[in-house]
Formats: sequence, structure tokens, C-alpha cells
Amino acid sequence: MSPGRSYHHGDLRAALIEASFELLAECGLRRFSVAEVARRLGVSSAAPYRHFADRRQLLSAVSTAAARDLRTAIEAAADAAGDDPAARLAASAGAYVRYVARTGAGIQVIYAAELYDVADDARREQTRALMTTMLDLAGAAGARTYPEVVLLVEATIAVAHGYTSLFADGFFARNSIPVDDIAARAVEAAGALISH
Amino acid sequence: MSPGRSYHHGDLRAALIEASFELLAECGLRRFSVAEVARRLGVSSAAPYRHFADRRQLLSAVSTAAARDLRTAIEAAADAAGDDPAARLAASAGAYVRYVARTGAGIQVIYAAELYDVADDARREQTRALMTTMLDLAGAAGARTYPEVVLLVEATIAVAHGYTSLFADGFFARNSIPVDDIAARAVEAAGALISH
DNA sequence: GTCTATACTCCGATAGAC
DNA sequence: GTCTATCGGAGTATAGAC
Repeated sequence: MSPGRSYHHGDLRAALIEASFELLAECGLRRFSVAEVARRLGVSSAAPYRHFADRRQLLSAVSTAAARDLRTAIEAAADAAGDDPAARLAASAGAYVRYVARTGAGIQVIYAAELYDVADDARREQTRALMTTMLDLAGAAGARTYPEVVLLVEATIAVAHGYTSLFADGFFARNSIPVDDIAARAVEAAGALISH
Repeated sequence: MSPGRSYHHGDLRAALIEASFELLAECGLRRFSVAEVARRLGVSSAAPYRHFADRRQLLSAVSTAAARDLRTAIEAAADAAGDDPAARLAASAGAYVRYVARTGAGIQVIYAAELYDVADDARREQTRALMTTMLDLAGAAGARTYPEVVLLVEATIAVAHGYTSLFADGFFARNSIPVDDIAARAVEAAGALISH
């Protein structure tokens, strides 16, 4: 962007993370590969390893950014939904569907089993903050005890993730149904769970 | 099983399908490979290709069996739920969670995008029958118009698939929460959607 | 910091012996 | 109908030149 350095991107590290999002959105975690990310950026397959020790470290950085951005999107959606606590929590389901459809980085990436034992404090902090945001929304929405709060968060995530996953897998004839329609259905379904 | 033939399994074809289920349950479609299935059966990596033209034909056969067995499980669960049409549809969500947790072959395998253009009449018939069963349950459960029926089926599958996917990805700390608990939550959530 | 080149592993699939 | 052997391709990761 700024400095016309010796070769491309003044910041390959950031470019790798950005391109990883695009690859995930197109192909899913299933066919994600460091080599393909490098190819898309026009750098050699060795270049990423100057910035990330291995594949998992790159994915961990993506997970960190995704947790941060998803949390921001959820908070914005909750605020846009107004003051009703149930509507605010339900709105998080819509934000999840839209964010993951756009970026390809949802729960499967953010909390990927593959990353379970990767030491990365930044990621820990962001995933924790994301969960805290959800727990706060659920707490405000009427769940009383902590276990109830957790169950409500899990149900909301499950319905949002379910719609997202079906959408990503082409179950909805992807071309014919806009993502905003799917997001609206997820909000409605989440609302039904919350008021139940 | 029966004839003590020249080498192992009298029926490698059936054994391949069975072992594919086990591999899917353990590793998901993500790391499924024909070579690994062959390895587990103690046959060479070339052997499967005597019975299936390629990887997708094997997966298609798995999809066919999964659609048939899942439909049977759903019908049994609906019947076990009694006469209330809403309870019958909700029960299908529980059957889905249990079946996929056990076999690894859910919507992502049965309706895999990878198999979209594989010609396989048996598979077409079974996936169609599965969908018909779900549409019938939803129709009985109160959805009036055809689009409403479809929306209700999609919502039920989304919630069942969401819980299943989170469970498979280890989001629930797999060791500590039994699959039957997750299935019960899916039934409850589906019930909330249906009565909404 | 990026490149070229390479080693290693795994998978899908085929050819030909038995 | 299964085996051995093999090819081609893709991915992860490293070594060493520049």
C-alpha cells in the first residue's frame, strides 16, 4: 500500500492473513493450504514460513482476527437491534451468518480443534472476549443461572452455525437465496429459542 | 462372512462402505481418503478401485446408505415420539444428532457438493425419499403452504445440523457431554422453532 | 525477506503380474 | 479380485543463494 519497497507488499504478514480469509470463504477450512495462499499473492510457497512458523500459526492468526471482527459485528448488530434484550441476542445469530458467509471464518476456524494446543495469547484473549460478549447478551436476555446462560449461548450459536453451514455447503441452492434471507431466518429461529 | 474365499471378506465392496462410515465418524469428510479406508481393511490401495471407479463413487455409495439409514432412524424416532405432529418433527432432530454422531455421515456427506454431478440413481432415490419423509413430518406439524413446509424442514435440519457440527468439532468438550444430552437439546430447540 | 530448489509425505489412479 | 509397483500431483516444511 504505502512504501514502494523492493518487492511486493510492504507487509506480507498482513496480506497472508487477508488472503487466508478469502481462501477460507471460497473453499472452506477443508481445502485451505498455505501453498495456495502464497500462490494467490504471487509469492513463493516458502515465503509464508518467514512470517509464520507453520500452517497452524497462520490459522491461529486468522482465528484471532476473526474472533475480534466477529465480536465487533455481533456488538454492532445487537446495538442496531435496539433495547430489547431478546432481540439483541437474536441479532447475534444474523451477524454470525453474514460474517461467516462473507469471510469463511466461523466457529470451525475460530475454535478449530486443529488449533487447540497452539500457544497464542492474542488468540486466547480474542476468543475469550467473543465468548464473554455472547454470555453477556444471553444473561441480559433472561437466562438466570450460569448453566442456563451457557445453554442459551450454545443454542444461539448452534442455530446460527447450522444455517451458515447449510448455506456454505450449497444446501440452499446458493445462487438463488441471498445471504441476508438466510440471516433473517437465523434471527427468527434464534428468537423462537430465546422466547421459549 | 459366509464363504471362506481365497482372501479376506467375501464382500470387499460392502466392507469398504462400512469402513468408510467409521473413518468419516472419526475424521470427518475433511480427512477421508480411499487409501486410508483400504489400509484399515488390510487391502492394498488399489483394491477399492476394482469396486468403485473413483473416490466419488465410493462416497456416493456411502451417501446412499446413509440417506436410507438416516430416514429409517428418523421414522423410528417419530413413531417413538407418539402422535403429536410437532413432537414427531422435533424428534427427527434428535435422531439426526444421534445418527450423525455415530456414523459421521450427515447432510455434508449425503448432500455433498462434491457428489452433485455424480450419476447414481440409487443415491438420488434415497436422498429424495429422505427429503420426502421430512416434508411429510413438517406438513403434518402445521406448516400450511409448500414454501412454509420447506422453511420448517430447513429450520429443523439447521438446528440439528448446528448442534451436530458443534459436537463433532469438539465445541462441547466432547468427553464431558454425552451425545444423548446434545440430542435432547436439539429436540427441545426444534420444538421451540416448530411451535413458534 | 524473498527466491529457487529440494526432501518428504500422502493421495488418487493405473498397469500388469498372479 | 487382489497384489505389487508406479506415476503424477499437491501439500508442508527446510536449506541455502541473493
